[in-house]
Amino acid sequence: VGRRVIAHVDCDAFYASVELLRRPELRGQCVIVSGSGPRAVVTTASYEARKYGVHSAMPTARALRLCPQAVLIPPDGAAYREASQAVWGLIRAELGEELVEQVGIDEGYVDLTEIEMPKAAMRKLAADVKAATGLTVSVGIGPNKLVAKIASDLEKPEGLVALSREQACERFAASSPRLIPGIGPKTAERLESMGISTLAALREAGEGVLSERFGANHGRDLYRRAHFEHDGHVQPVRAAVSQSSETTFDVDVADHAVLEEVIARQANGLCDGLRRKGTLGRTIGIKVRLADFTTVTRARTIETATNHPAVVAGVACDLFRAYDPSDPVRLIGVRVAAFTGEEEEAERRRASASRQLRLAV
DNA sequence: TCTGGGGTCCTGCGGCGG
DNA sequence: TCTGCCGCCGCAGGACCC
Repeated sequence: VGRRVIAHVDCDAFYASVELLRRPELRGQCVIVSGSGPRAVVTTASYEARKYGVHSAMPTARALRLCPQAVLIPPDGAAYREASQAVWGLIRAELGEELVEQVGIDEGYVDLTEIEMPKAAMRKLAADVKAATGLTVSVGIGPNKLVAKIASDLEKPEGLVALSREQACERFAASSPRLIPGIGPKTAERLESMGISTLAALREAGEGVLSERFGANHGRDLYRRAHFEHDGHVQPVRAAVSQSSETTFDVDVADHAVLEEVIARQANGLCDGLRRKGTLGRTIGIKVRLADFTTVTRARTIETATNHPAVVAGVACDLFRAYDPSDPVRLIGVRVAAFTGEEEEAERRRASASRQLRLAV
């Protein structure tokens, strides 16, 4: 396990930036990409809007109170996927697809270990992406994914920051543990209750104490992350694990017949996607969120993988009837997982059939 | 003022088969 | 034949990320 050089590439305010390409007259204004319903939240805010305290995941109603002059743009997933392909296609072409791992629509990692003058290479890459697509990226370079990711965030937009592990330790000693990806609100709160509110304190806590409180795996992970150690490698191809479709209603819905119609519609859309990819799933699940925000999931694994809308909708409605919530429903969703390809599934069925035969004999 | 939609991964538990 | 152990799978929930 030699020394590695990893870059994290992150598109700046991605959805908002894609919208500005189509509507350059909005440049310099507060732009918020978001649905417009009463329960919508902000997907992306332009840097101008962020100055007013608007950020992703904030309820749109609140964002508009903070920044009433903002222009609201409804999300256009197809446009963002297309822009993402342009950016990441170029990055793969320039650096070699075996060195690039895309995670999510607008970011990814590059293994620069074997590349000479990594910083210069990434400076060129950022310029090429901007020239070809009009979109800007920020880049972080470090000895592992964790440091690279934090570095890419430091000088957004259009940043390019290289950091060693030691520099990261020193620079962020007084920072909140929340700086570290993977330490979210719950973990931060637990740490706070232990008197740990900085990364230096997290390091000083020691692995033993953390493992006691968080379990061996999570504890060790927290301790290592506090030292900016991370051994995850760049994985060029990552197969999808599940696909889902969910809807939050503007007003909670109590009528189960209506909910089953929505389930059927979601199953249709999901199966369209699965068929385009030639994928089948064996596990079908539902998600139900009630008015008080309690969220329940139910799942069933069926004998034969499927991408038939009637089968998916049938199982999903079955699960819903078994759950039979008496309270109004805020969100309903359908999920398909445990994927196999079409030919794999045929093989699985042959194996299963011969097992049955042996048992029968 | 409430809290989207798309995901991933982990944990704990219970059933089951060898 | 019974029992215990172990590993795997499926399920539910939770935390987290963009």
